[in-house]
Amino acid sequence: MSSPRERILETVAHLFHQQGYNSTGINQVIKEAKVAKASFYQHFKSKDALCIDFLNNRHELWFKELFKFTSKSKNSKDRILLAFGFIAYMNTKENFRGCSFLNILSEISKEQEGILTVIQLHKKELNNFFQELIDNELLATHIYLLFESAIIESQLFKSNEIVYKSKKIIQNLL
Amino acid sequence: MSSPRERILETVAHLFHQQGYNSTGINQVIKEAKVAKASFYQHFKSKDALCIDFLNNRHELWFKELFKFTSKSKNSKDRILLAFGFIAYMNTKENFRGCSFLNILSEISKEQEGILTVIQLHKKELNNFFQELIDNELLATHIYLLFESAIIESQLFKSNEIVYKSKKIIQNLL
DNA sequence: AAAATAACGAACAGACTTGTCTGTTCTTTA
DNA sequence: TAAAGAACAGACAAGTCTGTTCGTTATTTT
Repeated sequence: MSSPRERILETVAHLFHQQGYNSTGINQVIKEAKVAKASFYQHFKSKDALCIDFLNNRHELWFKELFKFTSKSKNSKDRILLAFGFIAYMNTKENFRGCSFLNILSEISKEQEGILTVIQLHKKELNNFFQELIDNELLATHIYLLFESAIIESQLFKSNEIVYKSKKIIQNLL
Repeated sequence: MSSPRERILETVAHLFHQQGYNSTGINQVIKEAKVAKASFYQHFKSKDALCIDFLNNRHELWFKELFKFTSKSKNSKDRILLAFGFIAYMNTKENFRGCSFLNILSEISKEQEGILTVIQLHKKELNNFFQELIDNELLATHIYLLFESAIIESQLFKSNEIVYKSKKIIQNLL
């Protein structure tokens, strides 16, 4: 079996995303991860510290999957459209829970600066992803913004319909 | 002085938006509203019921302000651009806390269906706002999506920069 | 003015929160 | 084989949460 630290991170990968950050207590985490509380606090100095590790983890995994998903084509335009297919894929895979980063953004206060920074970094890199595919700063940002709203609107209406509509919009744009 | 019910709704109008729903406790609400807890539960059967009343309240107020803000012009294109100016105006007025509806969407669970319904209604009406300004279903949805992401991205980066960028994007679109 | 209603403060219930601490058991390294 | 390190279970602290129930005081309405 994996180490306590790994078990905790695997557990919160699921719980934080599905239930939200504030709605997931430490007690539930350690129970499902089968880790003693003392062990938990040996590996993470606080719940917020765990949150940062969780987000960094998800950041890497998410982009790895995005790259895998979009490299089915070599064409830039198709890669962009595949990125939107990735949203639909993740939505059905993860029950339309949307973006962990944006969800946690809604939950944190001004004091939780460390968490905010990780979220900003993630989204900057996502913007960068589109900038590297499109040789037009404003158009790339445009696509990025549509990408963001496609995630949120499908979370709101628990349907991939708006994702396909976004794809259509972008096909007309490119 | 206003009635307990009004005082509670005025208080949460501020607290729910600034601190978030789950981070705002009933005790803080009744303390700041100067209302006894027993009185609170005479007017609202639960915190979730209060949340629904809060959202309905905000929905009306928000649209009233949006209409006021956008009716400075009679021209449809200018009204759309003014709507984006409204985002910037609200951001500075409300400390870049974003959209209460989307923030609460991130906080609720599957069981809180009543709340979800109010959020969906609000966004459907926002989409409708653009549909009535633009005689092109897909383009109106396009603008709506950019509107949504403009709110979120400015909340994320605590800046109106992206709002102005969105305005520029839309000027090219219309 | 009397009766009914509404709001008050405050205590209480019971479950939850994060984080600390104690002491035991297991596993690895020397 | 002995010692060190890691993980264990679980109690505890101090505070939070939502919601209920007191008995008392104001404010209406009849």
